[in-house]
Amino acid sequence: MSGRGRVPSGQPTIADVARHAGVAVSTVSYVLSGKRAISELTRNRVLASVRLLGYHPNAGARALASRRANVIALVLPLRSGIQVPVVMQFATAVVTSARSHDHDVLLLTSDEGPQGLHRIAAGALVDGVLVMDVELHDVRVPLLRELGRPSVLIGLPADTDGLTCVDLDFHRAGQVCVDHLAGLGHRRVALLGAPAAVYDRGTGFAHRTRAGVVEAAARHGVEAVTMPCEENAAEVHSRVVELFARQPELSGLVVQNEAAVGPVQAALAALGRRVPDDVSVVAVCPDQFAEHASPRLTSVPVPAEEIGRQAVSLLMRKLQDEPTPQVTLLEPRLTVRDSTASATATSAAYDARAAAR
Amino acid sequence: MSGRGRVPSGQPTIADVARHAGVAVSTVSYVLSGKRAISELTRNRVLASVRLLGYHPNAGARALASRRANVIALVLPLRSGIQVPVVMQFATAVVTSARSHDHDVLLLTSDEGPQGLHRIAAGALVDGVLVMDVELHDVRVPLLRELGRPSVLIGLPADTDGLTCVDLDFHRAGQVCVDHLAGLGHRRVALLGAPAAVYDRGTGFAHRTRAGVVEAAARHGVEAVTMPCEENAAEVHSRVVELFARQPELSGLVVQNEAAVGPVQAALAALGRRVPDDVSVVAVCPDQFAEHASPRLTSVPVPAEEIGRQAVSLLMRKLQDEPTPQVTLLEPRLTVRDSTASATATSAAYDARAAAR
DNA sequence: GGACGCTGGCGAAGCGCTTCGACAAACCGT
DNA sequence: ACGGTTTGTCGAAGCGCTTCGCCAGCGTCC
Repeated sequence: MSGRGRVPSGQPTIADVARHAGVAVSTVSYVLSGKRAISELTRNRVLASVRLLGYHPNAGARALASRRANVIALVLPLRSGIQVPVVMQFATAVVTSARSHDHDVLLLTSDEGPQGLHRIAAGALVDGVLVMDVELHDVRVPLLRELGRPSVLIGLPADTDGLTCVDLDFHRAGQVCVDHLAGLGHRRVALLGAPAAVYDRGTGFAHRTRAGVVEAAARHGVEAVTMPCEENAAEVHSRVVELFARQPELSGLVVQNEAAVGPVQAALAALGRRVPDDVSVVAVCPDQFAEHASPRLTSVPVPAEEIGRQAVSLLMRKLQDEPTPQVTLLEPRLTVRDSTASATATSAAYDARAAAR
Repeated sequence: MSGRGRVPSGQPTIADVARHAGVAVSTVSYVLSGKRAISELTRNRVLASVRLLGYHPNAGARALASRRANVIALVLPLRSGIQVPVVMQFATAVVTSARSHDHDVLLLTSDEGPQGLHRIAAGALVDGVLVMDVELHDVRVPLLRELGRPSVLIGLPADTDGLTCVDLDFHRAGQVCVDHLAGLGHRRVALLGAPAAVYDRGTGFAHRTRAGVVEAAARHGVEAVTMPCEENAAEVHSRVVELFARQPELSGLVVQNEAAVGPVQAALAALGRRVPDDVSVVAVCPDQFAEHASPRLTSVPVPAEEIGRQAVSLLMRKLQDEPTPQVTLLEPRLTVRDSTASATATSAAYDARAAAR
């Protein structure tokens, strides 16, 4: 009789489809995967049955048989102090483009650490791994090298050997900001950067931006001071004060800290420095922030979407054993808005007003 | 010879472990799952082999055989205009607590829509679904009801019949804010709420907070005006101006819009209204924001972590066919910081200064 | 007109795991 | 001393899918 029968799952299986269409199971499989030629006639019969029965292949079975889960892991830095909106944009872009490659996304947090990566990869839950917020000397990098699964890093570790990395070219971004300011005639500029912890942690983008700023400043013969900056209003205020104490004639400011953008504007206002009349501000931050500020900020946006897409597409390529470049750096573009102005036209504005008081 | 052999995967299988430990495959399985009694001796031998070989069960095979993927789906609202940091906190909490229940998290975006939910569920990729940012009349709700997989909603739709929902009690939160202000003697208060689009969309928390504010104000005999508010600085500023135009003696402000918190403070400062001397401000926002503002804000935090944990734990309970309450509302707690003060002590401060000018 | 190559389709062998029933062996009460 | 439990282990049957090898039927080419 029934013997040891288990309860059927309820969902139609490929066998149901095959029976309904009057073909073999393998035929259904080939219709669905397109891996062998199937006559128009048969294909249509099968597809009709699929639709009629509402068939969806069982992911586990498929993964088991094909040795591909069609899932990629996304390791997000869910620690605090991180630029949350950018991360979110990444995540969205990654999910969306993974779907367009017929893959789903498994979310991992950094704090499960290497353990998690190993578990996931060894258990064949995912075919590949996307790691965000990579540090210069990231503990996960050696692990990724010997993981036995393709991986793509978002961010640049010190040693990219044997890896695939994507990121905005933050070095160029720093340069571009200073180029813009210098082009407007500003001779004293400053970088208000990420929180000190981010530099200490050895996060690549912060260091690279700073280097770019410093280098471009030197090239233009412009004085540059750089300073880390925490993300609360009070701290931002005192940093700005400190900046002007160290460099009273400062007229160009690069801000790379989206959380600080608002407070910086408030602090400048409080100090009686008008933007862009007295000081020009360039931000490295998502466009959304730059647009919503007032005045709207000249900015170099972090193209989170595009980086996410690139990362996924590189990973897909690796999944098919195609070769990929070791490092992909996206060219930054600077969008001019209302927070930067020529220095010559207004250079003495603040001093004049100050003297008048 | 080799016949039709495929390449072995490289990873050790349960059979390798069994062989190495000198037991049957099923014994290894029972050791690992704990579903049958196994002698201390055998268990240890097996576990030793597991560690030695670095065995990790194959997720696909496990899912296929056990009909449980040990994965839950998290549907995030990755559209814009959403309170990003809160979402992120949710996600973290969900991932972390899912892991503590031995589950992983698959990330879905709302914009794949009902399609995505269906695909995931029908394909047995996930055992259950967590949906965030549920609207009052959410299109996904009917789908969830007939999905055939357990689900938990974060947020409250209009009709919760047959569902399991968790959320902060925003109605109470609104009340609590007004209670606090009224207790301090403020007689005219205002709610600066979410962007108009959020109300229009029928998002529960916005409406519920407003209702709570209005109700508590009525109870206290306090005048209340409520106003939606976009998230950019300029808009916030004009809203604040408008507020004081409509209600010149306004002395208590409830802000439910984390992105507006900073700008609100800036706007008040710009208008010469000091916090808390002239106007008390209560925010409904993550603690982190409230702490970083200056002055630090009295606030009702959205306990994203706890909601996330609760949601996961409810889902786990459903996965085991245990009954769950239809609606779980978390009690808001108000944290008093530096942005609220007694109205009586300072009520006329602003007017006095204004008159003096 | 027989050897040949294509096309389109079928059958069956797994993929690695869980779980059910069977069954020795050890333990119990009487 | 003997039936009845309990405890610990094993073997084997799938879970639903992919993929390999095979073959029937047909048109082709000397």
